[in-house]
Amino acid sequence: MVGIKDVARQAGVSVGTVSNVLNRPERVSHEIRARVHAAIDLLGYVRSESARQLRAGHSRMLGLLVMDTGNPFFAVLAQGTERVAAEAGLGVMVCNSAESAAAEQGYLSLFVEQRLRGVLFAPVASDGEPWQALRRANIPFVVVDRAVDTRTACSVAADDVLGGSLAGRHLLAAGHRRIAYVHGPGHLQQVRDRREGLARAVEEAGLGIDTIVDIPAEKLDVSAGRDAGARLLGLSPRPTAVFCTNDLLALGVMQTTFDAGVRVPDDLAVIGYDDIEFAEASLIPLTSVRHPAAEIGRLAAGLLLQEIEPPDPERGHQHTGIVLQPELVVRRSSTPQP
Amino acid sequence: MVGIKDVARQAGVSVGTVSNVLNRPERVSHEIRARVHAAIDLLGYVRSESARQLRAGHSRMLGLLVMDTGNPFFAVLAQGTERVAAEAGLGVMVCNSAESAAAEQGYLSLFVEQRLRGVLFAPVASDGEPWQALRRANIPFVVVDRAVDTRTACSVAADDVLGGSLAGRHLLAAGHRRIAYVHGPGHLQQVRDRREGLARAVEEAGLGIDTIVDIPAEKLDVSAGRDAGARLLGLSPRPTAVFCTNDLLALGVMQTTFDAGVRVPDDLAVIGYDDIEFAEASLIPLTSVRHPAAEIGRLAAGLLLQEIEPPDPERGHQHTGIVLQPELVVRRSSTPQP
DNA sequence: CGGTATGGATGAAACGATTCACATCGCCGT
DNA sequence: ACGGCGATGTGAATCGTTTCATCCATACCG
Repeated sequence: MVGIKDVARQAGVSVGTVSNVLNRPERVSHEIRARVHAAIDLLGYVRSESARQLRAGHSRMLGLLVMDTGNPFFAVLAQGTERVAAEAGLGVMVCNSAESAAAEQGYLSLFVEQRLRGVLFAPVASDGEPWQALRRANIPFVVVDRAVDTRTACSVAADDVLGGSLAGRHLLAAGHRRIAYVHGPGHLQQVRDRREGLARAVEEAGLGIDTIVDIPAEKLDVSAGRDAGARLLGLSPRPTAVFCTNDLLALGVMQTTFDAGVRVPDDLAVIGYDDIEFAEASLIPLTSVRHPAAEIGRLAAGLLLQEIEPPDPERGHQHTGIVLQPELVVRRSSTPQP
Repeated sequence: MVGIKDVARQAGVSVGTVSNVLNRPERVSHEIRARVHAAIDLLGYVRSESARQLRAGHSRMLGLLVMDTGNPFFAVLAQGTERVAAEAGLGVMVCNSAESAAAEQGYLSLFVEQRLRGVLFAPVASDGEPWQALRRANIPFVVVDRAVDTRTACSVAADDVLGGSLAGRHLLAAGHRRIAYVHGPGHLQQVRDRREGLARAVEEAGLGIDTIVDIPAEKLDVSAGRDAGARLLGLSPRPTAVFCTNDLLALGVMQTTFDAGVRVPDDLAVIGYDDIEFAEASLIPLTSVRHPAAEIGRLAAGLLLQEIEPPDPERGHQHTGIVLQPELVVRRSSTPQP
């Protein structure tokens, strides 16, 4: 494999000069610059990132650790961070913890071994300090899709409790008095917060807590939603509305109930969460709480870049917690036609 | 940052021994092994991947370059390769060429700079040799989701022409005589092959080529599908069936037409391609040609691993081209209820 | 003409691991 | 007692960059 030394020999200059041509071209005379570039083209030389990293002490990559790469919500979030990172000349390595705390730790150690420049991650576990490995290694990180104490770290999240309330108020205002909450694993903060919001809305309305019927689902995907939908159909009295922890569940629920001849929204109003593209694309467009994925990704990447190199070096870095406001997007699945 | 030297000093051994503990523990006595591990824990030592890479000459990562990370088809494919790679102790770096040949080249050079161990990629451009950079750098690669000459490289693809034919025959057997083909950008091989299959089915049936009505779409996503659906509605006479290059387009088409009161499948039969999860999850489940994403991902990763280290070193490596058979998955969107 | 900036180029040290030729030691068989 | 052997440990060389102290002309100033 051809290295910088070969280029130097070919161009008849020293290795230091070649390095300068690559990194600080303005310091090198035109003529030599041309000679070096010619040599590079001739030999097909490509810089070795690993050697650069070794010298620099860290790589030129960010890590992004999400809970489900199959969920379009995270795909969009990833695209947001990728764009910002690319502008700063950084690459992004996206990994899938698949909602497993063990996998999460595995990837975090991988990130440390790789000496990533920074990490964005959506923690699975709700307790403990999953980011300890990063802390020890002095790798800047931003918590994504979950708010944490600003003494701990930067974070970018949306207000899930508010989101739950928006959904709840909407359903209650439409007269629903028996609302199912289809939810994923309870160890996820999001799952609990959204329920909490729903409960508050119920309380605001002066209704009893038994207005809410919990329907647990194994995972946060469509097939778990279908399953939950089947269980919902068996309930009696049947809820007249259902709020789901995310859109994938909602799409699954809607499909099962639709199949069974239940009319949506007339017999059953359905609300999802995240507002992924497929929510809008459903034949009965799904009412959803918009969770600004791309923006979370962009802002988080921005905070991370700031933490990596503070614009105002003397003041150092101050952790920031950004909380975005979710927004209810009302569509057909929750609003009977006149 | 603590390095192997610090560990060696702390444990009172040489650096070589620490390296042995890490890489060939069986060569080291129990006692020393324990001392070294104690030192590692005490100091919080973490191996530097970049240093290992520099020495080894290549990284322990594979690259996966796909055309749209937002398309669940590729998300599933990626999960397939990730599993196989993980078993071999390799990580995967997933990148998004976004159907742009320029971005594709950009990522390929990135891969070369990183000295990735191997690369899987779904080429955007249909002509030329997009993999030249990899060739020059001697990085093994497998072409994914597109068949190429086995003298050139390994590849894993599905037979898109056959897939198109399956869709076509299905529609023709149901009596459709005017079939729209909603397709993405024509520079993609898949787009052309699937149409070719449809055309063959039409020919087999002894019908004229004007049985097919082309409806171009800008991209291969839902919103382009909606747009195409609107144009389809304006056609007269209106096709009675529509075949789409992928499921995202089909979902978009189906939504627009459904909205306009066109009954699917009675007034308009719809077939997609890929059979992503959302095809099955649609309220009117979408008939689709199953494109085995996970399997493509797994097999391609397998071939790549073989190319990286041939099981039978004396025989060297022989490029292999795997072509999988697609399968028609008939659902409600193409079959009127009795 | 001596002194001194200045712009360009140099080459050695350092980054942190792996590897390999070599050293050491105890033990066995003759 | 000695050569040989296996098991264990050592430390220097190496990978390909970047960086920095240094050096060399050349031009400029007084």
